[in-house]
Amino acid sequence: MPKPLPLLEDISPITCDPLSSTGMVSTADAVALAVRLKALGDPVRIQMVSLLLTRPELQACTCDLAPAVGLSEPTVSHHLKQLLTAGFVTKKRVGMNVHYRLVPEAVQAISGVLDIRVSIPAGGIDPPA
Amino acid sequence: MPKPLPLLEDISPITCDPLSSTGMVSTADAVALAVRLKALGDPVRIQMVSLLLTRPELQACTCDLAPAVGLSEPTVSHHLKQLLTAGFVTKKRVGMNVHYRLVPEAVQAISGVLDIRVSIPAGGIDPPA
DNA sequence: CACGATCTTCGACTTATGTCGAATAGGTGG
DNA sequence: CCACCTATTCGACATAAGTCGAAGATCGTG
Repeated sequence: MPKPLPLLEDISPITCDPLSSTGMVSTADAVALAVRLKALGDPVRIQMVSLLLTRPELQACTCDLAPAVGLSEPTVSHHLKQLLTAGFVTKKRVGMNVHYRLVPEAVQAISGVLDIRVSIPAGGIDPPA
Repeated sequence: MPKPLPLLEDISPITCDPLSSTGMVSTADAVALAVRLKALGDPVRIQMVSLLLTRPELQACTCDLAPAVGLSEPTVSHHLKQLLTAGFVTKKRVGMNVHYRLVPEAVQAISGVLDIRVSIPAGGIDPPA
């Protein structure tokens, strides 16, 4: 039985320490990070994030994204919801359209957590000598 | 029908440009990145990576990891294989044990790709004024 | 060689996920 | 108000994924 990943209660950019610093990560932090990584762990969603990054205002509507990724609008809406509930985009109605806007800080925060800078323990671990 | 993510043919740390630089990411790069993010998108695997980071040699065997994450050894083996096929760990037999060793460059590479530094387009996008 | 320890593979099971078409909701404009 | 456009929700479906116990593979030791 797969461990069901919970919905994030806190949608803001993740704020836990880099993986390498705190020794062992807490279970809560592991879940918080995993949920976000899983949300990004799909080619379609990566492409959507990438596309949003090309926009000057970092935003686009569903009807723009659907043809760009070659999928139906319901499917795109589904993916956008994944990104939304993981805190990577925000949504805003503008007339008939819904503008999804990237939250670059959320992506940047993931980069920060994954920015492990291995502390070479007096002798090095990389040189196997 | 879910798009089946392919097995990575190239296990080395990802080498594509940061998401923000190249305009739109290619489909191949999107897949390569998504596969790796998906491999990290599980609390158990995050904890295992975290645990490996606490080890001076960045390595541990299955029998160490299983009790640490509170799962059966087959399950831990399954997760290790996920990390292995995504290039985040290497395996090596040492007597009766199998040492899984973290590949920190692989994690660091993900951090680099996700390190988006939004180019403020002459007027700023963050201040909504 | 036979036994014990470690690890992986193999089913099996349950739940999650990606995808679509059809139906519904929300908004604009004649 | 009605037609139209956009977006989401709803079923439905096929496949992927996490978990375990049992069985098999690999190695070291007596």
